[in-house]
Amino acid sequence: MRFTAKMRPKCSECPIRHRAVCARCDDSELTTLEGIKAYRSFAAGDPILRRGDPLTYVASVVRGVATLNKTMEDGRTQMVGMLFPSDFIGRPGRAKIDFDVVAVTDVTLCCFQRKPFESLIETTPHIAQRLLEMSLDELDAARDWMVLLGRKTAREKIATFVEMLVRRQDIEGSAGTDGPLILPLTRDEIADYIGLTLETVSRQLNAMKKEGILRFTDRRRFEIADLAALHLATGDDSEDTLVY
Amino acid sequence: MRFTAKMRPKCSECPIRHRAVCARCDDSELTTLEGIKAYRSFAAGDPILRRGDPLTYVASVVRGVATLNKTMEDGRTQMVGMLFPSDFIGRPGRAKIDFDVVAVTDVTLCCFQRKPFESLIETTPHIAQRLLEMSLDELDAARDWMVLLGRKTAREKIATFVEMLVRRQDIEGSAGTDGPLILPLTRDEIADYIGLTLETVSRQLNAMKKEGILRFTDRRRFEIADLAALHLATGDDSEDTLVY
DNA sequence: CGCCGGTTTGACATACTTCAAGAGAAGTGG
DNA sequence: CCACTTCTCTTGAAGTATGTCAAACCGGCG
Repeated sequence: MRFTAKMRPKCSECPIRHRAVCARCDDSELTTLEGIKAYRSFAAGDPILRRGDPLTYVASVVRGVATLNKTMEDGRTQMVGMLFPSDFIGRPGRAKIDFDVVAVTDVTLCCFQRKPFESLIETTPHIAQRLLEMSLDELDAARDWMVLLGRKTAREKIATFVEMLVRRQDIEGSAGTDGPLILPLTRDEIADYIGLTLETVSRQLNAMKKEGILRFTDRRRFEIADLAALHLATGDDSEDTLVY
Repeated sequence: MRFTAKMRPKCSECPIRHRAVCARCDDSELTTLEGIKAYRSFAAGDPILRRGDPLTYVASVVRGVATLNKTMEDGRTQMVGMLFPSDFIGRPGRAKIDFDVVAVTDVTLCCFQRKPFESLIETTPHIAQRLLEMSLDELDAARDWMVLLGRKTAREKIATFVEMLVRRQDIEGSAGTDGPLILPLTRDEIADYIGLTLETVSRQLNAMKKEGILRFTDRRRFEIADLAALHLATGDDSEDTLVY
């Protein structure tokens, strides 16, 4: 678990300033946060937190992509979340988490010691409110994913996954807007996220390529050639995406 | 959407007093809540809230069981949650929900108008904190369910579902402790919860009956004849249940 | 150049679904 | 209280989407 020297960049210049837990904080609250925060970096593939480990800090993802993984005794694994910049890691009020957090690309975190952060929550309603809002958003996302896992076909799963990627990468601008999209996950990891095998993922991805829905420049880079067809393939209501 | 005259029983005598959103409230806060609350009853089968409806109130389940359902355009449905007494319905800060809430047994709710409740959250940290805690618990549960939906076999799904029922019904005491357990859901509804068809649910349930793990007195009432075997069939770590 | 992780592709296996028929319970109305 | 409908559940037989196993391919990197 390698990490760089602990730096404290100015919150005011932070790229996730307006979307992270601290989104609603005023200047004085930011100053308090700046006092207890520290950046940490992880290389692609590094574990960030392990299931059952004592949770000493909570954090915001500043850069990169991390995943939340649950593994059964016999090795079957299910990814239960992907974290993009501005997403929050850790659970105030509990000392352990029940899944592994892994950096799938190079990741930079903005970390807060758990204890001081917890007392901050009690005294700073702006943080508590934002955290509640973010948790409820995650809950909504988790429930959408339950529909995917329980009821969608392999093709619909892939289409939904790709559409989610587009939405999140667009918002982040994390990959240079409008350039080719990037698959941050291997076929195997995608399979673990949508409840399939890597072979089925590969076949469906190539099927969509042949149908002219996706255009790959490389095994990891691609563009959406036909956004309407992609959405149609998700099985979701046409309105669903427009709600936000 | 039928409901009885709006009564306001004393919070101090409320059966869910110590587990609901109001768990941490002091006497004066309870008094405020008593001012804006109203009981409503729903008969088994009644819709409580419909997807997309404007959300005028939020509520705690006082009695009975409700389910959260998502339905795709072609009719496939996935249940994304079961609500037992003390569970919370509705989302402060947003006017709509993205699923249907249905009473599967007779249900009594303790309702609060959304607007006054939202301002209460801002002024009453005890409520905001408890709500955050409950949301995070739900998120944990949703993630566990994602493992079930994405990676477990039909048999493991059934076993996990039954074990969950036991745990929740035990805690509630909602069905007279130690009496026979009750399936609040039809085979069809169970299927929608665990991502199977009703036929597969029926077959697996009868298989467990033949193996002597479950003992049915009736199609809806049963006892756990072999708790260890049940847990073994869930596919979960042996420690998992003891963590709480 | 040759290994090596990730990926593709094919052939085959199977858990679960689908379709279909019938059996119990549980209401409902005469 | 007894037909009659209706709903839920059970059980069987057949079909299929996806998993499993295995081999070959490809692009990067030492």
